Amino acid sequence: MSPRSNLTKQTVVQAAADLIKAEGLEALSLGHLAQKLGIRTPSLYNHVDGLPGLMRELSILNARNLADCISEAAIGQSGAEAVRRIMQAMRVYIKEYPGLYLSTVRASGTQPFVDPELEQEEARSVKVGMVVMASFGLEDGDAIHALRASRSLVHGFATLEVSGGFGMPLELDESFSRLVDLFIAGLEGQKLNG
Amino acid sequence: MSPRSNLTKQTVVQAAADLIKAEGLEALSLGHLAQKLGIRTPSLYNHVDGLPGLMRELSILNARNLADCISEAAIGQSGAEAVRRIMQAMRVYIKEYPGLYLSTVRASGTQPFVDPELEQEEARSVKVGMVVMASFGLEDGDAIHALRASRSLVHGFATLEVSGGFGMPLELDESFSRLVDLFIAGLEGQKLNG
DNA sequence: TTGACATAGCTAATACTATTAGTTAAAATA
DNA sequence: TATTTTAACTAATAGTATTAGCTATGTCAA
Repeated sequence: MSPRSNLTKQTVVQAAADLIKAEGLEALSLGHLAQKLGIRTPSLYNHVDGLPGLMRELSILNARNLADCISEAAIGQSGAEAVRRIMQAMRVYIKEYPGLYLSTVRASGTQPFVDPELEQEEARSVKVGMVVMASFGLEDGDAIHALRASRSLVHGFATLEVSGGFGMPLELDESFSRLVDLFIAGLEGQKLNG
Repeated sequence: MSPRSNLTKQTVVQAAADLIKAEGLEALSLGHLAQKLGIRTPSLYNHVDGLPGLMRELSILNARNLADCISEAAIGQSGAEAVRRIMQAMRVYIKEYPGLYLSTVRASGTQPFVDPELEQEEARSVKVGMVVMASFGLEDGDAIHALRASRSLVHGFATLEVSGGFGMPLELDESFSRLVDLFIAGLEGQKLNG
């Protein structure tokens, strides 16, 4: 299908993700990436649509990995324990791939356009979340609000954590654990009220 | 004190913040900033220490503005109402200055160094937070964990909000309001248990 | 008032970005 | 075997940040 090529879009995007993981988001440039792949910079344009296209692909990769991570954490779990495991899994994921995860935050703010492929991967996570909320006794609007809350909570804690936002890194596990427990207790209360 | 100069470090940094607010974080470059100030690019180096230095100053400005914002919101308030007002004020601030606020997230992750001036401004916010938590009946460790939780919560929700992280922008005020209420209810419960 | 000094802003130059245009050669296919 | 496709290339351009060194102006002391 292609002359002289072991390279595919996936290879290139994964190499970019590896570069970010190894050397940080700041170290990502087309020149650096091309060097890692053993080709010249302009050749990258045969696989991705420039730097914006690469960032877009990275967002999709991140969303897919995150969805996989969430799905796996939810296997065989329901209710409070499912919520607990998913939130912990998300935090671990963000701490393991901080550059890749953070690259998606500013990117989406820039583009007002909706990427169908990105949306599809994100929908996978939402679907799992909605099922878990249902197992918790929450439906429709209540479930959506609860899902947004849980996402805000993990996203906020983990991004502050990896960007050094908390002054001292003391007892961060305890802080997170309390936060999750507080959230779950809140959901329990909501269930009783409904 | 200085020849031919109306410009000071504060002027330059504020101009950068204005530029970010008007045209977005991506539009910030030394060339663009110099143009806005009516000088040539290299002249900026007389006021800030290159782009990294400018970003550092922006972080400090953001921390100061945020601390002012939080302090003002807390005036004459205590307990649950203080928490509610501060969290709302933080969300409003982040939505009003998303570029400036987000610029500080990735920056701090890059630098493992602690900036004393930045730390001082952040300490102002923490101090207000600790006083509020005390008025809530929380001290020491409990207060710190609660403070981290509230910060994660607002930071997470607001950054997802401004970067388009929530699929549809429907009923975001309701989502936030529920989240804050859930958090406050959790604190109340903690108070009863202690 | 005058001279020395300090320095904000300047020009020039360099290295590193991303990106486009056009060429070449290798693989796939007819 | 001839044709087509296309990945990777070279060359060139525009936009980054940054440094070195110069100039002219304001400040301050004699």
